[in-house]
Amino acid sequence: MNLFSDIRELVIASLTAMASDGQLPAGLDLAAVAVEPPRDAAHGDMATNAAMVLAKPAAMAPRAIAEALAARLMADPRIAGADVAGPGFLNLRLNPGIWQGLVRSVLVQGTAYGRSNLGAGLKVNVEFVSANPTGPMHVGHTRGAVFGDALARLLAYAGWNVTREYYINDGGAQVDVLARSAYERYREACGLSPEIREGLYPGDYLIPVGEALKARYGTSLLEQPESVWLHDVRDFASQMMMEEIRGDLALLGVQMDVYSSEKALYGTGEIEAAIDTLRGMGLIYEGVLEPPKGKEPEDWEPRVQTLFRSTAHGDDVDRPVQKSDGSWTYFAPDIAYHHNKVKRGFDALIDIFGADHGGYVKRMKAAVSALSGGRVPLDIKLIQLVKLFKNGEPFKMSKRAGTFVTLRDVVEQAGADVTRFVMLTRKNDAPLDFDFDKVLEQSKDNPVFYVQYANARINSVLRKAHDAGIAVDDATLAAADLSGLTHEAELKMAKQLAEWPRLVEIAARNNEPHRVAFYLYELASDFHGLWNRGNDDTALRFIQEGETATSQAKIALARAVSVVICAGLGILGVTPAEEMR
RNA sequence: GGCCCCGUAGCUCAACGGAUAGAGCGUCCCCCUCCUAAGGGGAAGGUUGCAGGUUCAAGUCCUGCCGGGGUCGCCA
Repeated sequence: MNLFSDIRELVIASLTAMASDGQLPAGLDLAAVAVEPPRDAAHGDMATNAAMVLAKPAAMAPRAIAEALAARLMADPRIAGADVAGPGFLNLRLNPGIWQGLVRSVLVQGTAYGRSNLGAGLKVNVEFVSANPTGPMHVGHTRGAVFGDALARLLAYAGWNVTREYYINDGGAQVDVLARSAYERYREACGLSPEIREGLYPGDYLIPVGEALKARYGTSLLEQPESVWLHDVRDFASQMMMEEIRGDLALLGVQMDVYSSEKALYGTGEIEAAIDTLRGMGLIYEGVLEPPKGKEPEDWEPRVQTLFRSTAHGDDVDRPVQKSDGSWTYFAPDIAYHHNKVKRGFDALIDIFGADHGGYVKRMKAAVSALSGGRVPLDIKLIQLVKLFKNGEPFKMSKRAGTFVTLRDVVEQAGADVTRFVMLTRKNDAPLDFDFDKVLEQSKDNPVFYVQYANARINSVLRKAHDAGIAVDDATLAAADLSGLTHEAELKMAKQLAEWPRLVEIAARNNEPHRVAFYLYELASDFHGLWNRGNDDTALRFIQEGETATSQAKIALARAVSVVICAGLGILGVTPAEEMR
């Protein structure tokens, strides 16, 4: 149930009727007609821009359209008022019974209230995290993981068929470095002193890998040349790192549906096939790239490389897929990987990258555009940096990794729920400050607490009512007589609930889960306001002594707020708090 | 130099192309014999970096500047 789309349908139907009655020209495009909440509640409950949008194509005065439309709309029992205002807005007031019905509807549908069919069951692939299997996840990965998971939940809620996917970058030189680093830890486990040379990974997290290698191979790898052990140690270590990463993700409550391996693409012909497909389109050629303008590297030498004509699909320069020695660049297997996703039948692809991969966006979009014939859209969300603070001071220490703060450090200190919520209180492309003290603070400048507190208060009311002998189960509340919910403050609360389904669609359309977090903050704010009005005006308290039916109506409203908070927190992957003590 | 992101109140940030640009913090005033005051109400605070353009309507879209960050062929 989405009141805004219901009323928009009514507006569209009325406009269509006006066209067939000759009040409007036939064949007008109504796509731009919107029904939205007005900025100022004094204007009414909803506003439509229909008259302004149609004035020019209809060659009519906006007021004339608006007035005729108003007359039509007034015939509908849901509409209590329709006034032309401003430059041609039509402000609508709805029958109060609508809001009471909305509260009932929330209770009947539970957290499914707000679900949408916007996605129409289309298959979307959300690729996120995709951290190299060379160590534990750090803070930057954490934000990407939370964002990707929340986006996946949001899209599922809005009607998409979602696959969460992790692309394991285990095909490049970095896993060889991992193997060499692990080998030194293996030597250490064998009683020798490790040589952590420049360029190797120094973190303590490889010590258990070295020990595991010793348990598996004994001392048989000692004194062997790298060519003998590299392959096995690489596989062994990267598998252990992936186990570690899966564990880290589990700490956050993130579950992937599919893990795809870069390495597995090699030797299968998939990379060659993807490049050949592009070649067949005339998009692969041998050429020499221009040096970057204005900042030519010292050692720049023109060299012939195999290039992808990404400029044919919106990129600024063509991009190499092969190094001069003939081996693939990172881009080549990534093309094959995205080709694979297209071939698996996804209707849309979403990649979540770190902001340092911004330069990679256009070429990846170009590749997908070419390989899918423009059929499959690829949206790439760049996740900006997280700056850590403690007591307002920058915070950099890590217990385990030495050089970076791990996901585990963050979750152990802040908890998964707080970490997730806070990471979603900024747009993905804005930097985020994460202060370990602030996020655990119990006050209203901490949005996590503020939202949880609202829900805890509602649960407190439910407990008290139950203790007072008032039935407050959802079925009873949904069947209660809600006609007493007429106070302006109560209706305002209900109106905020009405925006939830609309908010879900906006957030899903833009791939912006942070909107859910902001909405929940506003919803909580309205609830705290209503709660406090009960301090001054006892008629606004949820529990009315000795008046079971009245209490149930008011508690139904509170419970509906809780339902929507739970639905929203569910999208963020945060557990609702029953109480705050 | 090219490309990408950002620029909104003193600070941190919102705003699906819609009306008088909103919150929190900080400052000032006020509200607990009463469901959790861990909260709420009010005041003050703005030329949305600058200049053009498109539009009935621009913080939002386009162009050009300014400032900050990122990135730019054998790293992934």
